[in-house]
Amino acid sequence: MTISKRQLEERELRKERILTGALNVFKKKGIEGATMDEIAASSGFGKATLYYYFHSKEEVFSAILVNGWESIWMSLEPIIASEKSPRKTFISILLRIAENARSNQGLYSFLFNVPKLINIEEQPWKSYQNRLYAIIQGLLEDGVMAGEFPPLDTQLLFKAMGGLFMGLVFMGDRETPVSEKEIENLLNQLITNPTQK
Amino acid sequence: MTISKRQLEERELRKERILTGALNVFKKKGIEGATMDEIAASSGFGKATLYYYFHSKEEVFSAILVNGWESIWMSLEPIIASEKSPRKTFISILLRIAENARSNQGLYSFLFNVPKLINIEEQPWKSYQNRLYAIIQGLLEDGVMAGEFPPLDTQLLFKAMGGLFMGLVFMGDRETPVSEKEIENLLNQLITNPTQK
DNA sequence: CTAATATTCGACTGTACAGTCGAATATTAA
DNA sequence: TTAATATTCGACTGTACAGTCGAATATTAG
Repeated sequence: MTISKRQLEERELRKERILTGALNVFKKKGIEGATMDEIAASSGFGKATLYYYFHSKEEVFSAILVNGWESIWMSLEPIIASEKSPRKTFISILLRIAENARSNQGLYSFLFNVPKLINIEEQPWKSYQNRLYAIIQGLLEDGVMAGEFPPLDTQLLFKAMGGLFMGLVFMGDRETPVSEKEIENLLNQLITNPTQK
Repeated sequence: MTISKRQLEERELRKERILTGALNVFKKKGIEGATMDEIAASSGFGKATLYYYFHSKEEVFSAILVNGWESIWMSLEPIIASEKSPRKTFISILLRIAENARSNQGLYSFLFNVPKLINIEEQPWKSYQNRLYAIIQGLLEDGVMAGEFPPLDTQLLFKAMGGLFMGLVFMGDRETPVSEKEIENLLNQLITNPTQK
């Protein structure tokens, strides 16, 4: 009378189904505009069933983010582990995120834009985000020290690069997404390597 | 029995009062989180009075944006009119916006972040925004042509600069706002003038 | 003063929506 | 098979909130 492995897996699958439906509704209506009834319809379950799998709308929402950040993290880990120069690692990270973002537009713009919309403290996904930001900050610091980036305040550089990247990847028309090649060019043009001058 | 000038002015003042109150609530609670009851309380009127001056919450909201964009526009017009080089004009515009933003944090982050939160077509303030964006885009084009900016796709450059700027001015802790000096430095470092090389 | 008009308001109404309930069905273990 | 457990659901409940109503008060013009 224990729960079989298959049962657990199917449960996870159903959860995924709900999350996918939810993400679609969030994309279309925004977070506040999305209703549990719609999410239910969009994922093919009755509303009460959603509450069988998740305690609240908040939890659905949070699960999307945790999943998303976990997957970002997994895709970045090898890049971070490979001990290249700060500059190369930095650019690789941005490119990888951009690549992910392009193949999964909805999820990624959700992941990166949500912090502005929500401000409930201590979300579990926050720690992933912080870890990523800390690493990037660290790369910038090391890079400036090694003379691979222009000698600027890294806090500033971080904000600037963060904004720039968001702008490139998430701003404007979805029809003409920015290619990795373009991002790479731009970064190399803008963040000129001082030692190469 | 006509409406006296003073009466009209006082009406405007009361509208301002309401708008200020509303902005404070929006800042604290976000747009969706703000209620008309709170806005009423925060501006010192009864709720029904708000509806004497504005038709809907939407209209209050919209009035803030129109006011805001009008004031941005007025502060930028002289800069645009003074026929300096594209590069100088571009940087002056950014600096002016940053300056405004710092002296009126709440309003400006509202102005620039709202487009992400709302998507009702044909808002009157949209035309201001578009005009500004068109001008910046034009400056970038002229600047690239004149060799004052690195030779990059201006669409890209626009997105990148837009994002970068947003990042600098609006991201992160409010305690340590970025100074104009810093922004200027950064822009000059990053968007290296090719002809100066 | 009086009457017209402008302003103010709290109480009320209607609606949208998160979350619950209790019952129905499906699945599993014995 | 039976009984326990897992899953599903639409109808219902409670609440929060935008917007309205009608009456009260204040201001102005004559």
